[in-house]
Amino acid sequence: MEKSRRRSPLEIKVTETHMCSVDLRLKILAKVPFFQNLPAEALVEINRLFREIGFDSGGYICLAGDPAERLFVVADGRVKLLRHSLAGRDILLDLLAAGEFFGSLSMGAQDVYPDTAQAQTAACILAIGRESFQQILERYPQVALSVIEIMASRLQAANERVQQLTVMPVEGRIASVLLMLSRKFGKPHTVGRLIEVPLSRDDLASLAGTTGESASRVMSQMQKDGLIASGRQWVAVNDQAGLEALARAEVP
Amino acid sequence: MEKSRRRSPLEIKVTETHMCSVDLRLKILAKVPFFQNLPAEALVEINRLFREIGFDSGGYICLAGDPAERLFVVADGRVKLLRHSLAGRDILLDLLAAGEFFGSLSMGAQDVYPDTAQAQTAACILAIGRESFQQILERYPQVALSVIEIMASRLQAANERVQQLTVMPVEGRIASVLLMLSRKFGKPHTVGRLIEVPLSRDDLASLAGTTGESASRVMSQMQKDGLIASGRQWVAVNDQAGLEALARAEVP
DNA sequence: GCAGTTAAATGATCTGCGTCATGGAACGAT
DNA sequence: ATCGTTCCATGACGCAGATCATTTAACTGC
Repeated sequence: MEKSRRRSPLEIKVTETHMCSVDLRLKILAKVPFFQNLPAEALVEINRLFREIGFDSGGYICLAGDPAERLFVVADGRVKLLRHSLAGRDILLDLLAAGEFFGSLSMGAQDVYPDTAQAQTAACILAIGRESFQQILERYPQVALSVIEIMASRLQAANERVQQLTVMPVEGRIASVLLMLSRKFGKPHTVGRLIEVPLSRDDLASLAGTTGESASRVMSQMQKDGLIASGRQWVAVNDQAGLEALARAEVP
Repeated sequence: MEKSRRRSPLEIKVTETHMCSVDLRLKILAKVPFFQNLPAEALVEINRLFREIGFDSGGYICLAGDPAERLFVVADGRVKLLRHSLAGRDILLDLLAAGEFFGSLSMGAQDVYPDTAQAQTAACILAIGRESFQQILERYPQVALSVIEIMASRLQAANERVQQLTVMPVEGRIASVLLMLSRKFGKPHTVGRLIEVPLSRDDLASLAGTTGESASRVMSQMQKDGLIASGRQWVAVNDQAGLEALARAEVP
């Protein structure tokens, strides 16, 4: 067994008031799943409808409960989607990478954002007005079909999580969360498959529906068993099959 | 305090091999949220694409894991959307009323149904092929917009549930479930606002992410406090404000 | 470098609720 | 009615994991 805590292998960009270059925007938009099959000139036009906003790490992009008038696309950085509870205990719903969207999809004019979005790293966000996006949906039906597809897979993921919270013990849920993060944010690295998002034990706990202490205990054990490597604000997966075995275990 | 158990005020239709009349189908389709704003002749045409299937109570409409080739609309009856776990422990994701849809929305040809659908009462179901539905979406963009809207609200509901499972105690979760059911299936009745679905304690427990025994205990207490009335396979809400107070309580 | 701050590990304790077990009440069928 | 089945209520018990508290390690800014 090796030393448990070490220096972070995560390289965090410190770009202040993070902005992406004008031509980068087109490249980003072209990579957004639901704009993928559009002709180039449509993209150029759509690009004009987006406004670009930079956020420092920790900055709030939108707040749950605020009137929902825009839809956002992550151009660069990581965005945390979360929900506040009355007792101040926040729960993390999702982590978004470049190309993913959030914010207002519904056309009801009186709607509010259901969740808060917070920049987890410095981030560049593209924003579009609710009605502009609706025009795009009407003009390009294939975009609407893609959006439906994405919503369906998000709904499925949410239901999966409901199931996990109901039938799996903490260890299994943490394992599932780590596997999901590894799939989405993992990059090969000397320490293992490094999850390229700075995440505290509390963040992971919130994703798994438990407490920071429990997450810490479980992850210490995983580290001892050689399943993962981790330190302050970083995790890497070393034994995917091992984690999958834990993620399959149920409570009874 | 009154006697705790009584005869069921629920009237359950016993229509065998439940089918809905041909002209009823049009009325049903017109009430489906995403077909609501379509011209009459479009509805007639769409109606032709649907096939009608009757199910006895308890019958399986589709099974999680089967190749997903159709989309279903509930014409009459109640449908239970659920997920099996490896250990045999099922969890209830949703209860659907007439006008709601389920099944395959995604266009990927190789997809499978993510959840099982089971008739909770005798039910009449309208089914349409995956590709036929996609043609409708392409032909009538407004339908696609409605579908997006519905998916967004379902996703929000699922996220709400994740939050509840994380921060609320059993009592609060049962209260939330009862309120939700009362909103969706409640009808005024002498015993209170009666939830017009036959639901066992285990069903309610599964919706709240707990066990039948815990649900039973909590509901006994609620009954003593005059919040609800209930018996074998039925519940009625008597004090909505009281339940809402419980649904607001958190664990810390 | 050093001091101050924040995150992580880990131990000690306490409790909500899951599990197992039993008796009784409601319903369906004959 | 009566019987058998299913559903519900309720008690007893134990444990996973939340909570509280303390120490140690990693990062930040000066």
